[in-house]
Amino acid sequence: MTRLEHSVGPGRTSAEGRTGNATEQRLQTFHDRLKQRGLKSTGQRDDIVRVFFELGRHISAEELYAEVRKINPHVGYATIYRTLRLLTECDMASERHFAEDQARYEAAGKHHHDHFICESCGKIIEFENEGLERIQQAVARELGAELTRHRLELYGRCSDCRRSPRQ
Amino acid sequence: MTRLEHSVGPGRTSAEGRTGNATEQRLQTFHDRLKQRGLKSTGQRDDIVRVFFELGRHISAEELYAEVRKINPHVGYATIYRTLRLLTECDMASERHFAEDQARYEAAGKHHHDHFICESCGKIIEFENEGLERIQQAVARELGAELTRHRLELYGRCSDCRRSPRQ
DNA sequence: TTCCCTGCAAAAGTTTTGCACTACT
DNA sequence: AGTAGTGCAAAACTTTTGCAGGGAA
Repeated sequence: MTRLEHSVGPGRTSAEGRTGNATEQRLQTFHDRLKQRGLKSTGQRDDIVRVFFELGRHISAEELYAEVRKINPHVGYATIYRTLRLLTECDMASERHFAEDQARYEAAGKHHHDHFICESCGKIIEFENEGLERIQQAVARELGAELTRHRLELYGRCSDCRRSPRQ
Repeated sequence: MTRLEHSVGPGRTSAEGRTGNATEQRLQTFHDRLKQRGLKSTGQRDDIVRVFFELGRHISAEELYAEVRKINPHVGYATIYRTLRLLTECDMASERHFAEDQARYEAAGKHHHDHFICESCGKIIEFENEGLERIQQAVARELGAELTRHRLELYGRCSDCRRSPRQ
């Protein structure tokens, strides 16, 4: 019933080495969408986008900046923010505000999912549950409202943290 | 099945006139909890807390500051934030981050509820649905996780806005 | 050649903090 | 009297913007 999709620590770093095929494909999509809008592809944008998609999910601008600087120390903070906004406008990323003050960005995937956030280790688990979606639609119907999107976050202790005694 | 609780515009202002009994009762509770912690009651805190509970829900620090200044122009921004934090620590308010960057605070109520936010007029509707709660517990169980809290926000067009053609 | 893009630094917006003074208890 | 609270201003932090120079198309 509930489909588990990923299980990734928020600070996970895996950008060393080659960029995967999936990343190059998404980069191509990004180039296409830029061209559609009469915008340009640049080295900085490519670097940022590659790192963003390679790194995994739920990254903050600060983390992305630090990672991008490792491979291109010339890139400025403003370009990080501008590129993240561009990715969001191209529907290739989405901005999330979890509990903290700063925003996190996540690569836009195929299908919708929600998040479980472990309050102990910070791990973020994505899941999908049809029953939840159905009931939300029912709630909207009862309110006479039209639903365009939603946000659901579950907080608690993940199975790993429940097993280990401390931290 | 779904219980509707309130329907309040986010910028609603109803602080003129007397403070209600419910407010005075909550103020008393606040005093008690302060005393428990060895903290003091002050005129500024009382003013802020009264306005907060009278005003209704989902207020930002900025709005609260403006409202409090109307009845006590001496109060500073810092005291607003410090008192909101105090209310939160006393479990009498909770901090929410909706779509925007700034936080909104809401009076802590008896029972749990979630929010529908109209993207057209900004209205916030609170609702409660048992089925949703049940499925969330089921999801957590499947993950082997322990659920401590959750956040669910539905976004869309409310019934009023669907009826009226523009805005 | 034309604009878009970039980096830097400064600005903007929200929230926190240091400090001298005030006022609860 | 003693200690926590307050206002102010400055700091901290995240995100945005202005501008002069650089680069993609």
